[in-house]
Order: sequence, then structure tokens, then C-alpha cells
Amino acid sequence: MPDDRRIAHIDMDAFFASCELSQYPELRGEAMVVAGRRTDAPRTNPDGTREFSRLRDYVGRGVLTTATYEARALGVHSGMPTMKAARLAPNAILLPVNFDLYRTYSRLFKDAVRSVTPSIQDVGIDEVYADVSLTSGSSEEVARKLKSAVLEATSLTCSVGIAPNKLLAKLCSDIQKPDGITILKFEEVQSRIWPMAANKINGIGPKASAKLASLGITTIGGIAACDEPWLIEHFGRSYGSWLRRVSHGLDDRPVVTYSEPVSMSRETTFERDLHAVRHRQELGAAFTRLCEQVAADLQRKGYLARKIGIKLRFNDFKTVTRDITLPEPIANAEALRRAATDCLKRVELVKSIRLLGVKAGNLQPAGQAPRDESVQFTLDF
DNA sequence: TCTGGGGTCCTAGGACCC
DNA sequence: TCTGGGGTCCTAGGACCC
Repeated sequence: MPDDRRIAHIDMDAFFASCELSQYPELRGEAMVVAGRRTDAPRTNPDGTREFSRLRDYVGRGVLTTATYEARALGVHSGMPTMKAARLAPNAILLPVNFDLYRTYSRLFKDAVRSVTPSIQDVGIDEVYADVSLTSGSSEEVARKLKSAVLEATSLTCSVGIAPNKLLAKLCSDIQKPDGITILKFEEVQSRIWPMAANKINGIGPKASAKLASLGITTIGGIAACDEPWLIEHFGRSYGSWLRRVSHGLDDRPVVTYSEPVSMSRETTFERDLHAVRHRQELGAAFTRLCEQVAADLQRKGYLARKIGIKLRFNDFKTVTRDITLPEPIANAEALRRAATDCLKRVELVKSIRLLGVKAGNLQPAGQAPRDESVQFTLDF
């Protein structure tokens, strides 16, 4: 049943690009993408003007992290391989990712939302849910209050959706973008939500929407028109009945204001594929580094891990994982590398390796656990 | 010149225990 | 002497999200 909550979803507009524009205002109105590495950083001339890299200068295997609306007009979008984007928009400005900057703005943005209501749920770096059931004022007023608080704190715009639950609020914040406000009452699900594409729903990704399309369903209303047994027959018991519920706008998930992390991982895609034998040294060094990074992350954030895993992606893009559960939780790099090496031994290393990753799971707070010392390793990959 | 990095959650089979 | 189930843990893979 629809409930009487009032949930806001606040989504920053083209967040990474907007953060960069605050640093480089002269790029406003330009086609610009964020994708590069440090070597693509702008250079400052003696006269104070700046020179920027262009997309055509990029060499590597990354994908676009974001693109301004002007760049999107040239046919590029986030997630697109950067080399492909370079062919479509060679003259677009290229900036390296600057996560420290985005984290700073993210903190300001979330604090601003928190000044309106304490009940907020993090959803990544650039969006939050907020329970505004008890916030005074009409939904319009609350939305305006949220937007002006964010603008004042960050000089950046966001889009706000307010609806009876998280599912609908998230769909709403996307309707008027950028810098928009969308308020939805439950009675409007049929008229305003049902016409939307099925894959707008959080949880209906590429696979599910392709399958829906193959069954002749492209909109949310199309799902709502199916009966539950039919959905269950095609999508399984759990996913089928979930599809039924969300297509009718039903969602009783609470706004979760705090949650413990489940896993921490580090991974890297190599500049070129590496072979386990021919590039043993290089792989061993990368492997050690990843283990050290994960260990450092665990220690910095105060967690121990009982599950250690590795991830390999081969030159044919096939991905395998192996993991192991330890009798005692660990956080130090040496023990982590030993466990990860045990996992690595269970993989046949014939094909060249494109990506290597190390992951710590089954986390528990470290409490009074003793700190470990940093250790030098031999490269015995 | 295809295809990043850091996450969460779910499923499914096998081991193992009662 | 012919075939239980339920529960939990472990492992691998995959869908999905930002």
C-alpha cells in the first residue's frame, strides 16, 4: 500500500564536470570530458593562462567518467571508451579525474542537505535520499529549501524529486534535469511514471531491459500490465514479484542513515596486457601494491577482513574471481598478500592479464586489534 | 586503438552438521 | 538397504549502481 512518507532524492547536476568548472571557469560552455590521468592535467603559462589537453591527445584504455552537455551534443557520454570518444570529439577539452576535489564538494553538498533534515542516506558521491516527512512546509517549499542550501554551500545546482518513497523520488529527480524540481503524488504513478522507459527503474539494467524488450515490454506501464505469475515465470520468483511491485510504484525501503562497509577493494587495468611468465616481475609488483593499498585502506578505516579475494580479467575480457575465508580476520599487508597468493594459485594463468584486483570482505571493526608494521616483500608472483 | 574502479546484493551448488 | 530435510557456511559468478 502507498504510505504517507515524503522522500526526497537529490541528485547533483553533471557533478564531476561541474566541480571542474568551478576550478576552471574559462571552460564554461566548452565541450569537456573528465577521463584522463595526471599527465593530462592543465599547464599554467608564465602569463597565468592555462593550456588544456584535448581528447585527441589521450592514449590509454580508460572510459569517460563524465562529459559536459556540450560534449554530449557531439555524441560522447560517460562510460564510453575514451579512445572512441576521441574519434567523435577530438577537440573536446580533456581533464584528469580529481577525486579529492569531488569528495570535498560531496561533503559540502551532503552537509547542506543535512541542514534541512538529519535523515539522509548516501548513494554514492553525488546523490542522497532524504526523509522529509517531518520537514515543515509544502513539498515545493522543501525542494526549494534543499536546492538553495546546496547552491549556497557549493555554488552548484542539483535536481530534486519528492515522492512517497525512494523508488519514485529517484525517478522524479531525473525528470527535470538539470536544476529541476519534480513533485509526485502516488495517484500520479499511472499518468507520469507508466510512460517512462523500463530501464529508468533502479535495478532494471541492460540485461533485464533487453529481456523485457524481447517480450515486447519497453515501459514501466508495460510491466504493470503483466500479471504476477507471468512475470515470475519469466524472471523468477524474487525478481518477478519485485518487478510487479516497482511497476506499480510500490517501495517500502526505509532511508538508511548509516551502514557498515561490506568490502574494500583495489584493482588496476594495465596499460598493456601482461603475461604471467613473461611479465612476472611487473605483475608481482602490481600485486604487492594492490595488497598494500587494501591493507592501508583497512587500517585507515579501522576494519579487519576475514575474506580475501582476487580478480583477474584476461585479454579476452573474461573475468574470474577466487576468494578464501580465513580462520582469523586480518588487516596487514603481508598476511593479505599470502592469502591472495593462495587464491592466485587456483587460477590457470595461460592468457594474458588485463586487470588485476584484490578485495577484502567479511569486514569487522578492528576494535583494539594491534597495528601491524609495514613489511618488504619479495616478488614471488 | 572497444570496454575504469569501487561498491552492493543475489543465486546456486556443495560441504557439513543435526 | 535406499534415501529425510533444514540450516549455515563457503565459493564463484553475475547483475546492477554511481
